[in-house]
Amino acid sequence: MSDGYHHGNLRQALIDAGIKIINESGEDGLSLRKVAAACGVSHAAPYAHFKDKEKLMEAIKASVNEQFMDELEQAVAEAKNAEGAIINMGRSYVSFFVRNPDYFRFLFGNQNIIAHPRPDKHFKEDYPPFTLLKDTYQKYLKEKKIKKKKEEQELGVIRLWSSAHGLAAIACMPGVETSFDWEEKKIWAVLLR
Amino acid sequence: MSDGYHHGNLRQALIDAGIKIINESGEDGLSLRKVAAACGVSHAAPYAHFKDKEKLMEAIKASVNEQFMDELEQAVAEAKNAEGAIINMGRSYVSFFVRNPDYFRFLFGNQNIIAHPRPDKHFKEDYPPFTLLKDTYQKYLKEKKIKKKKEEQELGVIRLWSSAHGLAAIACMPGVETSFDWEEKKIWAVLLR
DNA sequence: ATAATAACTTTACAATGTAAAGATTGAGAG
DNA sequence: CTCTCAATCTTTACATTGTAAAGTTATTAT
Repeated sequence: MSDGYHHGNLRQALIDAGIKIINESGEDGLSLRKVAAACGVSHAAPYAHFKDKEKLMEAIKASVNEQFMDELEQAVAEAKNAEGAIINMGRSYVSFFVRNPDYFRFLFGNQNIIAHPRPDKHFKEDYPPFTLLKDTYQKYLKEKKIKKKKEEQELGVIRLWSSAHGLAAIACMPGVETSFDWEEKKIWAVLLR
Repeated sequence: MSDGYHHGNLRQALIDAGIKIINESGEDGLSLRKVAAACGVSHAAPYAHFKDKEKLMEAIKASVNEQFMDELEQAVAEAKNAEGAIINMGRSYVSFFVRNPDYFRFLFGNQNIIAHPRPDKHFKEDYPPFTLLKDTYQKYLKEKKIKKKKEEQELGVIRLWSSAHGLAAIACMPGVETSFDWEEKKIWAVLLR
């Protein structure tokens, strides 16, 4: 199975090895050849499964994004109501990347800012975590019986999202230390009006 | 002067060439050798001025950061009062990176998230744009005669900053299109309570 | 069983960062 | 003015990387 010419499931093994390398030495430590070596195959073997390095990266990013999405969904599930869900999401957003700062740089760092390629689609329609926030926000508005124009709603979601994203970006910068707790509930509550 | 062995001012020429390349083909198109070639010198010449590629990158980032800081300062200068200054800063923050999306990825993309190395210092004390916002926010509080505890003040600044940063991050993602105007005044006004 | 195809290896090459050693120039000391 | 020297730049060399091409092996279909 895993000896000789046919690896068994090289595709997944490459993705897993890639994630491991990123955890250990960041995206810089990740090369096609190292990933291949970590799987015990020759440096050209990945080309049977991925067109080029970029495609492998995308697969790895998709995998990390799934893990990210899982945590957000859990954060929503653990909340009693929609308001709590939003606050939990924000805290999870920051927490996830504070725990895995390399992931933040990997997902949002370079050219392929979002893992899933969607050059011709709207960001807001296509990125699952954003959709989750959008839906949760709608529930929150209904829950609190708040009426908003469509534009105002969109603005509200973007404000929440960008705050979470911006906080995460700052919180997982190397060398950042503040007396402030990035998961503090207050910071999220304010954003809900 | 610029012919033969002594270039004249290679150090600055390398930085300028680096910025130009980033504008044309992003950070990926930037290699030490290309920068050197653009200056008409051999590929090893930069090592007389920069210890390694990373040091050159830092110099380029510092230069871009100065340009960024200039725009922010101008935004503040053009405002009538502190409240307007904060809103102008936010709009400028997003606007600058929407106009130069490659700069965003370059400055905040990879490992050296902030150009100036400051591994052992607090982010909030060290990054000039942040300091500018902090000071302007203090003026705003005085202007409006709002009393806040130290912690609350810090929270307010971080909220403003992370919103601007997060909005910029989203706005300059490739493929992002929303009906929303990223510089809309409303989005900033809300963050001021 | 044989042919076709997918998965992998080997070999090769161009681009890159960097080290080491040599060449050239300008500036200051005598 | 000449000599020396240090700064600047070139040349050469090498390891790492992404990728292409051709060959090898194992699986699958007929």
